[in-house]
Amino acid sequence: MGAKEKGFKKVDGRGQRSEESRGRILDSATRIFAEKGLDGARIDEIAEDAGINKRMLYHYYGSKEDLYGEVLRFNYEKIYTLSKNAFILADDPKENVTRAVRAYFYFLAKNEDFVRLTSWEALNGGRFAKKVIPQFFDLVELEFGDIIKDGIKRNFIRPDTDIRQVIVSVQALCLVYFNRREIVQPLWQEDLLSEKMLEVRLRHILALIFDGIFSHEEE
Amino acid sequence: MGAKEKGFKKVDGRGQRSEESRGRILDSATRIFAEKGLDGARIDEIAEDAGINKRMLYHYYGSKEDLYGEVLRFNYEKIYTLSKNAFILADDPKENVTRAVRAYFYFLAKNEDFVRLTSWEALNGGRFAKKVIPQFFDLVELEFGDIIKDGIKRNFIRPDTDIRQVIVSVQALCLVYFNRREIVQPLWQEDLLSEKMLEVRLRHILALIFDGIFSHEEE
DNA sequence: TACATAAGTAACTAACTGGTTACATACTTT
DNA sequence: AAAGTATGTAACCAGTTAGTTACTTATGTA
Repeated sequence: MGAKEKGFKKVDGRGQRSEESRGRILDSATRIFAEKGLDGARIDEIAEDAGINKRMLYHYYGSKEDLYGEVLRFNYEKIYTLSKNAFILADDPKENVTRAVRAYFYFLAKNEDFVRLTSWEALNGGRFAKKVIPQFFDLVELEFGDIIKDGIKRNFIRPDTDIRQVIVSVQALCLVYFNRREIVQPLWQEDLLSEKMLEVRLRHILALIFDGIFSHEEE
Repeated sequence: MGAKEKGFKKVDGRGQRSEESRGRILDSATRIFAEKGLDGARIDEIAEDAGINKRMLYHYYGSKEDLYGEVLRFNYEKIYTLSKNAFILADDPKENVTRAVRAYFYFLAKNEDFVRLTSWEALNGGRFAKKVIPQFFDLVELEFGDIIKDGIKRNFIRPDTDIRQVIVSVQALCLVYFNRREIVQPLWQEDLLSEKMLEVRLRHILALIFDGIFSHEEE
């Protein structure tokens, strides 16, 4: 028997093509579900965009809703990875908050699909997200909460800070900038997604947060 | 020729029933479009909910999209009225900001349909809102901007404040609380819409804004 | 009463859409 | 080569949905 593995997962020509097809479907579905939502998206459009037959799409993913669920899981995994890497408890609380907010903000900036998917989900009452991704859902919030708690313990953040409110506010300040971008854009001159404007927005957010929750004793 | 007006708009039995039917359709459409979005809503469901025949719905509103447009106009008019009444330039800048933010926040709290309609619209890139309501769209923002400008003029608000950023942030801090309520709710114990929790949230928002943009000279 | 018009109903249609089936073609293993 | 399986295609189906039509019933006016 040759050097190749055999058995469960084949890595031969067919298997590769299969994996590639699954991946292409997921990419197309992410884009189209993000753009049009669960109701607005059309399976035929996703299949055509992925360059694959509808028969195969159903073969791999079962149903429209199941595919939508996979798209959610796939995209929530991204932010889960992010939070694992960027939500670190180092020594300087201000640095901790800055790093976490910056990472979250730029993640959203670079993942418009994620922003839109979560927005559709919010309007759906998180129906599908709750089913498919029970674990990722609040993990980001918990980890960020730890950063705030640590800041309080070290007397850098006001002890009366309502952590849950702060978490919602950070989410709000980051999300809405991208969420309502298309509505805000025509009223502004600059491109809201340019590096300069992104940095302006981020600094504004950080200033708002810090002067709101940080103790001013040391100033 | 009796005392009654005659001609263009009759106010007789038929006309009244007509107006009432139009109103009922608009109410039902508001509720159902808000709940399910343009794609998710069904004309048949709206007609049935309004207790009216589909034929009449098309008679009054022409098409699904036109009805959706009317729903948007109808609901944006509400917030336009609000901004006219609550965005006042009185003497105390802190009071001005507080009054405006409080009015906006409680308007959202009491008009969940409005929150959801604008959220669907944001995901649609404001396509329909732009067509139907060119005037209301940024009016609220402009009037709030004047309040901030006045505060700067009177040295209560930092002169380097980026007004547009603040407006986006205020919107964000108010909107997201309601927008993501269904996702946040299961993680919290209290009812997010209880009077107590609404007040907690509002105070948090005001604290964040003030300590972020107000000059601290006077303290 | 006769007439015009507004308000209403139910059945229908043409297009769409999620999902399926019957059938064909590769490729791997034995 | 034979057999089995993964991959692919196109036509099809049943249910849904926005929008229409032919027809009926009220109501105010002359």
